[in-house]
Amino acid sequence: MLELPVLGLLKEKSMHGYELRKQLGAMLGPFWQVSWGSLYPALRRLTKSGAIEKLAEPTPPRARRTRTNAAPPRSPGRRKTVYRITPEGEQLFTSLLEETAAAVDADHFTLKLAFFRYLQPETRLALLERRRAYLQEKLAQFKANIRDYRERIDSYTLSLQNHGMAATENDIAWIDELIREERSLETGSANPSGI
Amino acid sequence: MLELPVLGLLKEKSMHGYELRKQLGAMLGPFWQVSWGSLYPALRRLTKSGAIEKLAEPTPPRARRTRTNAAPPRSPGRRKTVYRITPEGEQLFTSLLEETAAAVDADHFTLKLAFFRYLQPETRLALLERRRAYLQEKLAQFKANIRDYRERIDSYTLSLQNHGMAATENDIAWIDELIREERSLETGSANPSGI
DNA sequence: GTGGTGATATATCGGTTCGATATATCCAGA
DNA sequence: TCTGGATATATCGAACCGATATATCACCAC
Repeated sequence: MLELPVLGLLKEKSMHGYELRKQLGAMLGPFWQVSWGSLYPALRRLTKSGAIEKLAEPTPPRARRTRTNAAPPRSPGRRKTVYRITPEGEQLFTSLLEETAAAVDADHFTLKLAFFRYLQPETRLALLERRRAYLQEKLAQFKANIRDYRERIDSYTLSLQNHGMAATENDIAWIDELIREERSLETGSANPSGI
Repeated sequence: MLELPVLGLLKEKSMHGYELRKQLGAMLGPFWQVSWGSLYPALRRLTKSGAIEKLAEPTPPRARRTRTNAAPPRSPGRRKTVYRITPEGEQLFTSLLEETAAAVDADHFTLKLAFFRYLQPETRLALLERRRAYLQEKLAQFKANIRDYRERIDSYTLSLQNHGMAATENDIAWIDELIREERSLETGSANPSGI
């Protein structure tokens, strides 16, 4: 899942893993910190698929190899491995970002929103509408759920459900705001003064 | 992580996995559906540790075993395996529920809240306060984050951060409400008319 | 300089979880 | 009777998390 944001960050500037993690943390907020166990495998996958490539890393100080022994298994330690996005990676980034099909849950939507500036306004609107429909669906499920179980659940669980509903309504209101801004941008530039 | 809610549900009524999943879904809301790949391993773990036990299941219609071949590897299919909580399980449930130490993130807190009725009022308050402090901390991180990165991030990412902050503030307000209700219950019963 | 401390940086491990899929049974109704 | 859909258990591979190991560097005290 980190494929998209990693490509998006490397698009702007080549970086090594550690910095990538810091930037991701800053982008996604304090609730969503990326773990090493997800970041480094993601970098491996992207490297293997050719979407990113390692830049020349400063040769490790020790362990210069002789002619007999092959390259030793890389040990950890502080040596920067800077990654750069490739043209294939740029293409992958775009296709990942543009697919309106899947990726409608909070995490995927958040990741896409962080790179909305790379999208056409109409694609942005399509993604926002899709997200809105998804949230509305969840809202209906909340209501059905509460309706069906109201008598059987205790007050704490009920409060949980109501808070979940309220939070979802807030999310929808936020999406609506984004949609409104998007539309005003659209008509404001492409079709000024509404004629 | 499913240990707590599984025990909590089985405490009320013995059930098989499928029904357990339905009940969990109803309890936790439409955003949090439990996957088979997490539920069945959790049931295995709990069974192995002695916290729950399988009740006599109706013998599978086919495949009655002869004296020579051992029990065949259980194949899937529709046969109910009803689980019942054991005294050890009851104890585990209580200790999992009462530990105020870890489990301060949204998921763990949610799971505990769903079984708050089994806790003493003062333990409930302690958990609520802890959750509140955690959210407040996150809020501070949001602010620091925005302060440090405001110039470098685009408007979509900024909106994301602001929405995250607002949502966190809403969560805090909700917790405050729960705390208020808890206190009023406390003083209302244990110390009536505030003397 | 030399030693210690904390931030930087990469890497891996075991356990857990997810998503999809396979298998099998029951039941309602065409 | 046949068939589709709900019920029910189970497993697989990939991905992910949290913790930990390893190593280097910058800095400051002494």
